[in-house]
Amino acid sequence: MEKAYPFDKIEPKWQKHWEKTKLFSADTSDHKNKYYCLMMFPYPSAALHVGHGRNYIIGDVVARYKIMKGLNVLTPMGWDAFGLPAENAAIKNKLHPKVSTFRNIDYMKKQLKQWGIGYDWAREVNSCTPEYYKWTQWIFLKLYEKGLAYKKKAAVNWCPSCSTVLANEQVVNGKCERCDSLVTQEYLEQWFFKITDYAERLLKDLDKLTEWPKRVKTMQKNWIGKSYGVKIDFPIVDSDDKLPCFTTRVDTIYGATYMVLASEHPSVDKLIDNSGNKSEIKAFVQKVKNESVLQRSALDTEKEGIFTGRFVINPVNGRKIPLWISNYVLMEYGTGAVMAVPAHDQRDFEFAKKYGLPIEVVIDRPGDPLDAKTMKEAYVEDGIMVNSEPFNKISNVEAMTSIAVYMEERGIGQRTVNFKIRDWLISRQRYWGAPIPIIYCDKCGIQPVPEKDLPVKLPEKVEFKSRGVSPLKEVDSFVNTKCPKCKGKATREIDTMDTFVDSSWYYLRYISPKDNNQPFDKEDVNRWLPVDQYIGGIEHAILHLLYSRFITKVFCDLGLIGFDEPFKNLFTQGMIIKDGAKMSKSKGNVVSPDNLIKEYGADTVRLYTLFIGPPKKDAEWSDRGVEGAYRFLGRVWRLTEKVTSAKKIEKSKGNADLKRKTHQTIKKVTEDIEREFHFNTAISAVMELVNEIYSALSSDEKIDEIVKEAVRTVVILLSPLVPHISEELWQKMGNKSTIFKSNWPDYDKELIKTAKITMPIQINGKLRSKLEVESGISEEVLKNLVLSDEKIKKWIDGKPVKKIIVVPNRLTNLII
RNA sequence: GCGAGAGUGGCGGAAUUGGCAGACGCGCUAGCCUUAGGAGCUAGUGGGUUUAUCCCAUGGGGGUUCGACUCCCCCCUCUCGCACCA
Repeated sequence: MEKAYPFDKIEPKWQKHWEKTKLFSADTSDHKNKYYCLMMFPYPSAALHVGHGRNYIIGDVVARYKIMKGLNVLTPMGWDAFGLPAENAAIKNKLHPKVSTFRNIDYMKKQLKQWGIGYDWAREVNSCTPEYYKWTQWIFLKLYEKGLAYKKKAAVNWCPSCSTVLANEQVVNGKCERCDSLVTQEYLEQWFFKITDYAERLLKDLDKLTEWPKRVKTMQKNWIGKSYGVKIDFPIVDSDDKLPCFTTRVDTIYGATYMVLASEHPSVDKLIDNSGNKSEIKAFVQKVKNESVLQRSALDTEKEGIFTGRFVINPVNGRKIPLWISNYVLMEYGTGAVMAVPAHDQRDFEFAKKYGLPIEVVIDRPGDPLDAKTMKEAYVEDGIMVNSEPFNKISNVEAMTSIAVYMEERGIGQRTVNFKIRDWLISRQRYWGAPIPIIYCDKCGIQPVPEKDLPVKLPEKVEFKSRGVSPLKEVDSFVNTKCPKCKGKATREIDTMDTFVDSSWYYLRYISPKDNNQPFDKEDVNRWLPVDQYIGGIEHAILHLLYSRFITKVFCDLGLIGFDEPFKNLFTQGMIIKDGAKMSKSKGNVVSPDNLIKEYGADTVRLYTLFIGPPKKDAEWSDRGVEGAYRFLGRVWRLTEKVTSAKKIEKSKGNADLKRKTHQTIKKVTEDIEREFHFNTAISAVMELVNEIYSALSSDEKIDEIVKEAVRTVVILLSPLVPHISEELWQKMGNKSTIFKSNWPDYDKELIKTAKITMPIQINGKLRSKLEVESGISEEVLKNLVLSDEKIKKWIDGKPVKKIIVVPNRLTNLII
């Protein structure tokens, strides 16, 4: 196919030019007009596909646009290079993760450059290098010093046949993805970061994030899950002990007909000690424990339970209620014990129905009383208190406070706040991660690695097997060390850190990526952060963004930085869908940019990616659509050639409409970019302008100066989106320096106004006529005009006009 | 199951604050040009019919309003996240 324009020549040329002239190099010591544009750094999987590309293209457009606006832009890139896939590949292909990771990085870097995405590569960071993970380990030590890193037992997915720990992803339908055996739970001592200490602040400070998408904030809020409720102590029958439980619905307490414990509840063993069917209960508890971590937290599994033989006393009415154990109560939330109110909680209702437990209504539906015998589902709405003496006949909302106060007065309950968020488990029984800098000494106990001994280097000679707790366990030279305190024999922690730890602080490292004495330069970081624009996928709405916020707050408290929120503006782009599914290698529906770039050029791929739809929404990729983008760039190329090769530029002879359109387009494109990056509509506006320029071209060799100006505007407006062709055309138009150092154009407010507008006239909300009227016409004049319009007269047909609604410069509606 | 989103022509999408539904592009149709082509240019293109500023139409059903793709309620379908994929 013949090329519409020589993209294969111009694209490498300009990419080299930008690199040579250091267009994207920021001087972080100069923070005047600073703009920190950050894209989520990728995991180096095999290669980038066009779905990944969307993220980086959007970021590149923003960076270029801001450069043109005269800002001092910092736009760095790096690699989130530790992680499971590389280790899996090592087991399968006997290829060291370091080798495959670096090979992938090389390839992806080449792809990014081919896409024409500009970065300050001098600041590149890579989380799997000792120069980087030294500081990840340093962060662990800081949190440990502060008491924010601690150890406790926690469940992992365990494959009994491989004797190995599995990630949730490796568990398929409760079975090991490798050997298909049933996955169980195993309890291991693991490291946690105490994010719960920051729950309140992480929640409250969401209000500060005014430039974050609401949906991300809502998701984080729900994840943190603050709830107000009452902690109630239920005395155990035939015992001096009490079972504390937490409820957000204390108004329903009179309807508690049984109580349920999580199977891992610490009191279970003691409670069932004298029980007649002790072995049966134990078997049940074991069965629940054996379900994988995944199954347990996915609550769509069938609710199951067993009676313990014990009873507790409902402290408000002294009623004796049975105590059950079930898989639907989680130890992690609240106290691991719930008072069950089947009439007013759907899960309790289903459980009660299944095991024949009593259902008692204590909140009645106003106007349509409930009957426990015939209820089909729990009544969870508000209503009037019944069967709850002395709180009957008041609203349940009111009762919530009254009952809580009543219980506090009698010392049987206490109002408390509860959070759903759990501490961050950072231990991974893996090789390809940053080693946790901890040493165990028989004499001195847990000892942090002294700062001067960092980094704790990951040994390179390791055997990768699908069996075993962790590959590091078998590397004697790694495991055996000296206690930093007593210098005696000691062993190293063999767990590595969750990769989310690596990615929770990388945006700070970009500021001083080569510094060997500190993780970052405090002064420069305080000048350059918070990040002005963070761009990434919606799939990171909760975990990565929450962890980064947490680490930032910890650093702020430690006095390491002077701000407590890392990202000022957040933009989450939608996914690229192909054949109805998210583009991914495993689904086999990836579209590689490499061939497309070869065939159409990077600018076409960029333009199509931006044109496909509003970037915050998911979009369906179509190979056909790429051709449309290519065709358009060809049109722009030929148009510019026509103008630059014109024999004569002449004074305008009445192209006022084109001039207005040009300025309207500047306004539209600028506003669309500023308004949540609506590049798709910005592009269509430029397309409209190009169409109008074509219509305005005269057939002779002369070019109107307004046409010339319009073409120049087209090239500038397109430049952040399709930088290579724009630079080339800009040069052809006689400009000496880069288009990105020219100013983004302004529009003339007076010029964009139109003298006449077409006013739609409706009758009873239906379009019946249109009138050409002066812009800013008075209502009186307009009404007269409307009423004397022939078509309108016909529709009114003598009927009385009840009302005329005039929306100035928009429309007129007659009610008859 | 819980939490968060989305649903508009044959397709991707537009409608920014409740005010002309379908901009722009793809595809399709017809024509022009031609060195006969996967190029370029021009025009048309939601559906219906009684072909006229007519009727219907934004997942389905109801509601609010002079007016609803937009706001409210119910339902359906799809997508994402759910703490060890990153």
